[in-house]
Parts: sequence; C-alpha cells; structure tokens
Amino acid sequence: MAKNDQFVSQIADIETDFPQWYTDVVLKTKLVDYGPVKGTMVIRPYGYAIWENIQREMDARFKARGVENAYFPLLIPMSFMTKEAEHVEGFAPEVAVVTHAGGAKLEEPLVVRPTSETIIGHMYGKWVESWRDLPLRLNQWCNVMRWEKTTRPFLRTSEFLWQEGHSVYASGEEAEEETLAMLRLYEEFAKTVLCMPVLTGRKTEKEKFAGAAATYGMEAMMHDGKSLQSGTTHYMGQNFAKAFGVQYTDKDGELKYGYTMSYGVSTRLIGALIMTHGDARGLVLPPPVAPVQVVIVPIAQKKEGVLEACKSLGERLRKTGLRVTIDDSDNSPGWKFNEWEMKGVPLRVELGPRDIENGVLTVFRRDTCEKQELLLSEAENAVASLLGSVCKELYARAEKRMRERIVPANTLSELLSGVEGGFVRAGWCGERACEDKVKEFAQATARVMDETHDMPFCVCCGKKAKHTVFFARAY
RNA sequence: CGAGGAGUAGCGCAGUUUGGUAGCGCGCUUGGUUCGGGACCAAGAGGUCGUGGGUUCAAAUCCCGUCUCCUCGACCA
Repeated sequence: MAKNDQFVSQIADIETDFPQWYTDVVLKTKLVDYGPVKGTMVIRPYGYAIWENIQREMDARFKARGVENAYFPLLIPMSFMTKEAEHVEGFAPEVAVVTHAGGAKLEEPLVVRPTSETIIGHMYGKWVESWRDLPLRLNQWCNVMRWEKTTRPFLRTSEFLWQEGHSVYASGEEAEEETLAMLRLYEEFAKTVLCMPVLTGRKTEKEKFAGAAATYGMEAMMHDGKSLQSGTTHYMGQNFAKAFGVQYTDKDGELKYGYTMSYGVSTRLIGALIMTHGDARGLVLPPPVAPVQVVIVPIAQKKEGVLEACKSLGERLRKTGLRVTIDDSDNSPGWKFNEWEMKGVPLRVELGPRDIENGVLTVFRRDTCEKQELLLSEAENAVASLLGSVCKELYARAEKRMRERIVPANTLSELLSGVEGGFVRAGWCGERACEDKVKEFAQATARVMDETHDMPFCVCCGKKAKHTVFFARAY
C-alpha cells in the first residue's frame, strides 16, 4: 500500500482545492503555455467526449426550439467592437489583438473574438430587412479568447469552447421572453443532463453583461461552497440593434430597430461537473454525458468463456443505445477498477467465472460505491434502471447539499459567516455602494436576484430592501 | 502591478545549511509468473539540475544578474 501513498495524497486534497489532478491525471487535460500564450487548454479525447455529449444534448434542445447552428469569423475588426460603448469598455481589457498579417501591418487591427455580439450584429444588420425575417435565431459552437489575468483548468481559461446563441425579435417583449425561456432551458439542462441543481435569476447592474439591458444567470454551488456562474442569458434591448443597424420594415411600412438577446454556456460546465459530483476517488459523471456509461471488467479473462461472455453482454447493452467499453487490457482487475472509477464511469460490470456459473453479473455504482448482483438474463433492463437511479441519486445529493448551504442573513456579519460555506440569501436596497461594501467586507458578490422577495431590509445599510439577492464567493 | 513560494528524468519530489561530478517513488521498455479492489520477480531506457555570468582544483549546492511558473489580492463565463 505504501506505493499508493503518493496517489492517495494526490487525490486527498480535492475537498480543499481545485482538483488539479482530475485534469492532469484523469482527463489528461492541461493548461499549456508556449511563449506568451497562457492558461489555455489542450483537451484530450476523454475530456472532449464529455463536451461532445454536452453539445449533442444542447443542440437537440435548441433545434426543438427552432434555433439553427451557424458559424461566424474568429477575427473581428476593431471598429465593430467600438460601436457599442459599454460593450467595448467591458471587453477592452481582455481582448487579444492581431496587428500584423501576411507579413505586413494591418490597416485596422483585428480582435480575436471574446464573444461575437458585434460581428453577428454586423451580419444581422445586413440580413434583416423585413418583419418576415424575424425572429432570426442562430447559435454557434466555437472558441473565444479572453486574456484573463489568472486562469484555472475548465473554470477560467484564456481560450474556451462554448456555444453562443444570438436572436433578433421584432418586439422587446418577445426578446425578453426568449431570454427567460433560454434561462429555463439551461436550468432544465443542468438538472436533467448534468444532474446539477442551479440557482437562476436576474443579475445586478454591476454583474450584468457589457452592453446588455438585463442579464440572467445560473449559478451552481461547488463542494467548497463557492459559486460557479455556469450559464448566462442576456436581453440587449435595442443597444446592439442600433449600433449595427439591425432594422426591418414592419407590417405598417415603418422602419424599426429589432430587439436582440444572446445566451451561452461553455466548457466551464465540465468544471462544474467535476466540482459538483466528484469525490475522493475521482470523477463521478452523470450518465447522460459520461463518455463511457458502462465498463465491463472481465475477471480471470484468460479463462475460457470469460471474454466471450463479456463481449456478448457488451453487445446486448450496446443494442439498447448505451456507450459500453470492455476493458480487456492486461492490467489487473484492481487496477482497472480504480482507473475507471477515477474516470467517473457510472456503472462497472464485473464478469468472471463465478458470475457466469451463477448466471449473474456484479455491478458497481460509481455514485454510491456499492456493489450488487443482477441476473444476467435481465441485464438490459436492470442496467437501464440502475443508470436512471444514478441520475436521481446524483441530483438529489447535490440538491440537498445546496439547499443545506443556503442561509439567510440580516446583517453583514451573518452574511460573512454564511458565505464561508455557501450561498447567502439577503435583502438589498439596490444601491451599488452596498453591493461594493459587501464585496469588500465578505469577498462575496451578488450572484442572482431571487424572484420571491421576502427579505425586508438591506443586509448592508438596513434600509428597505428592493430585492432579495443570493450572495456568494464566486470562481 | 503589490505580497509570498518554487524551478533537479514524463509526473511528484529528495539532495543545497556543511561544494566532491545526481538519487528516490510512480510511470515507461523487455521477459516471466499473476489476475474477485491499484500484483510480483528480473533486466533496462531516460537528467548539459530554468538560464547567463562569477568564485573555486572542483558548483545542483556559494555570489550577482535574468527568465519562467504557482499561490493570494484588482477583472472575469
């Protein structure tokens, strides 16, 4: 066992610190830096497969709502960025700029997109002419770059993968409605695909997107009580439509500006998964996004009939649509057990001579780390129902943890002790000064505002509260 | 940019106080025995000790410079 000390110590610190070893050891994903490029990721296949599963599930939802995928350029003329005043102010400090190309200095610098509102706004300005063109709803999967000062794998990288949806509507009501609908879509996605509970709501002025009229967010609570903004939707009003001339001729013959909104989730969701469900043994992946949903580990695989039995079981399970891997490598069973547990595979099937003789399979659940025997003849149904209960268990556990760690606060000192361990629910007068003071006092920010307004007084100044806010320390 | 810490084999580290020509664990390669919770034996491969200069018969070790990374503060999905 002494040999494992190093490994055990590597995995032991996940409760207190970001599980660096998850990305290094399990996903083989690293922050790289070559020359001045810092804090961007190389994602190897296992980690990327999680992202592909997220993409597939998300795309299905978008398409059901009539949103189509498209692609817009990586490089954006500097002049586009400066058209919306707040937008450029918000992003200027963190854009990378291309000044030379083709061996010569460019007439106009190009920025590497930090987000695509401007270039998409530019195109929408050309595409939208008539009320018949609306609503226009496109999404793109792409990479964006923000030159962050400090970076962490998956949570904050200078380059990250995301989807960004951008829509134009004829009326503000429709655009605002869509902004909320997308927030609900994200919430449903987090709950059913990622098995992750989230808090959703409107952001404060201080926290809203640069150039937006209103920003909504979903926040997930990590093991350590800190909050991770896992998705945002923005209602832009006519800010971008006016900056980019997104105008249409309405039914009444009048030339009118459209109303735009946008929404996005990123590879940060993978970080959220790791930190929400992971335990001391490694990753715990929700079945919908797990690259491998069932791994079959043959026991005494050189004995006659064992591998054959594993392969035939594997085929049966694959036919039900599951992602199944049979690990017939030369490693010992114990090694395989640990390996696949680290990788977060929801179910492990052990199949050896003893099981085959008894007509059973031994199944290990990654979420509870419990083993049970199932009848080989009923494997398909039994495995499917087990995967279902893994989802339920993961969500229930995370939801309970989140609920227990949301505490109300009436004073700053209550707020301070509350954010040590999770979210704090508190009244807020609506003044920026109080928001700033909370941050200074407790290193906590307003994550989202709650719809139910039941905290009567501002936690900071004690005046009448306008909003009830979830405060937390954030990643 | 303000404050701390660290650069030695693919990864994690020891060695530096007191200079003597580089070591441990994991991983990797080859062969054999194993296989129901990270197996064992044997043989191997792999490092101009971040970098430039200085002191010395001799520098990973002492001195000066320099670069980089990590952690914490200001910004952020």
